[in-house]
Amino acid sequence: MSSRPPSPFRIAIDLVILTIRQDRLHVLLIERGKEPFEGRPALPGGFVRAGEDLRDTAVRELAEETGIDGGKLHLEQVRTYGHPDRDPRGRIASVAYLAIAPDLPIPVAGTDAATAHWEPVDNDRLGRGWLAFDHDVLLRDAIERARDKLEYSPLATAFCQDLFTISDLRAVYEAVWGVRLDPRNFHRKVTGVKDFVKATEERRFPPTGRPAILYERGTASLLHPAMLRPTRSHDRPTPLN
Amino acid sequence: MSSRPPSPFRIAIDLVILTIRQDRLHVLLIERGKEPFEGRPALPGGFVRAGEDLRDTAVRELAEETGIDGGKLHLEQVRTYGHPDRDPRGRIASVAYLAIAPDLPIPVAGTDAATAHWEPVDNDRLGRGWLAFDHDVLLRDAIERARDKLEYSPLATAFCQDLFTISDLRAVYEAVWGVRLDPRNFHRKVTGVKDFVKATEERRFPPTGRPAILYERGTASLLHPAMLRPTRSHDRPTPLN
DNA sequence: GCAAAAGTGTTTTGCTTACACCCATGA
DNA sequence: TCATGGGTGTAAGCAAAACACTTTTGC
Repeated sequence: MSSRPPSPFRIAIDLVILTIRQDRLHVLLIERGKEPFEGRPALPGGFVRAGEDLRDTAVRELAEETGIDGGKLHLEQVRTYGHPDRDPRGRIASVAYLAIAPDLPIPVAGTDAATAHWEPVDNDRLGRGWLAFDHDVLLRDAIERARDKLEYSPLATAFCQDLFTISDLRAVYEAVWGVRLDPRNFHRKVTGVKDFVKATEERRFPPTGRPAILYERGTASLLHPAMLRPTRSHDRPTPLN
Repeated sequence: MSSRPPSPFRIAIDLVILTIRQDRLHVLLIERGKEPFEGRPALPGGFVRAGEDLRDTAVRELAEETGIDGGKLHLEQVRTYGHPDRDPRGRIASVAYLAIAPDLPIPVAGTDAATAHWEPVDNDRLGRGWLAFDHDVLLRDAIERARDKLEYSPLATAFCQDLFTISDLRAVYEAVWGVRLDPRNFHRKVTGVKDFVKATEERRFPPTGRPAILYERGTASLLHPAMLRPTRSHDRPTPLN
């Protein structure tokens, strides 16, 4: 029946590693050291090897690029990009993975990653030939996934240290959504979601002001009720900046 | 730097084609005609050819298996499955696509598809070695995607003919979510969502009872407000049957 | 008129927003 | 005491759930 033969592929895993630094969303980029797109910023990634599961490749690349133990942080597949012309080196499909990291004192020094660095996500630059290959699209899709998941999953805590304040968590939502949220309503909302966060005995003392209770991650995998975004569409949320 | 070579792959597109028949969710399955898994039910699919985009493969397979013009119906990528042992024939990654079709008078006769048939989705059989390869997992993930998207997108209208009643639409939600919904609240909810459906001058006359207004698809790509599922988790929605 | 499906009105309840207000600390 | 960030109380608005009720057809 099927007349023409299957195309042989190589499969790359590309990583969208996000974190929050100075209250802004950042992505880990590398500068490409060789053609194609030499000198251009790109997402870190690499090819799937024989016998290796896709996720294992993602974990390995994460370790190579950032020194992070990928087993410990949030890592999820986003989608696959397979346009025949997307890579001039040949037929290469890329599976994008989204990784979320707290603002670690990262030894951003790996084997391949002499040039790895955190770059603030600039919504304007995004999507107009900023990154190599089709990585603009990969980045946009991954960020959109993160934005959605903040609503109904405890993903936001993956951006935080093991102990965090409600304000820390609010900074995550504000940075990823790019909106400003009412601290008082946010506080009550978060603490009202079943098993989202769990209070500890610890406190954090700000330079000035009342000390904040430190929380740890709760056991919920879905949030009830959800942390809905300030009305998407026709009502425009307060822009940040 | 990178020591070991990339693994060579073939990439298959597998289709989860869903429709509603007699108020139940059905999926299009084929019976495998050769090893591996000969005689077992499986999702229709095929390999990506040289120069072919992933989506183009999906559209081509859709036409071959069902005779449907894939350009016209809802088609979206779900995710990619690439475990090294998932296919005994070698290193094959599979990209799953979700297709939604109205209950067409389908000439389910294609080249490869002598054995294609609609099968009701049985939540119990799902996930316990029902389908060939890892297709149980593909099917489960695709259905979960469809369930989610009913909430915030007009996906449900893709299950309907060009003209449909609010009851038709409700039957879609009930079949996909597996719950029973209050017809009166559902009616007001749907007609209250901006640009979800648009009333026409047409009417449909049931065997008995008041005639129903026929609607067509609206222009909305996101629903405001969303059609939220009867409280997920701790509160259990009324099961169907 | 009766049965059956379509569609409307009304009440209660619960989440969200807006914002006034209190709390705990450093300087 | 003041400034500052943390946290609570409260009332208005909106949407959902429950359900009584009206409308429009075939027989």
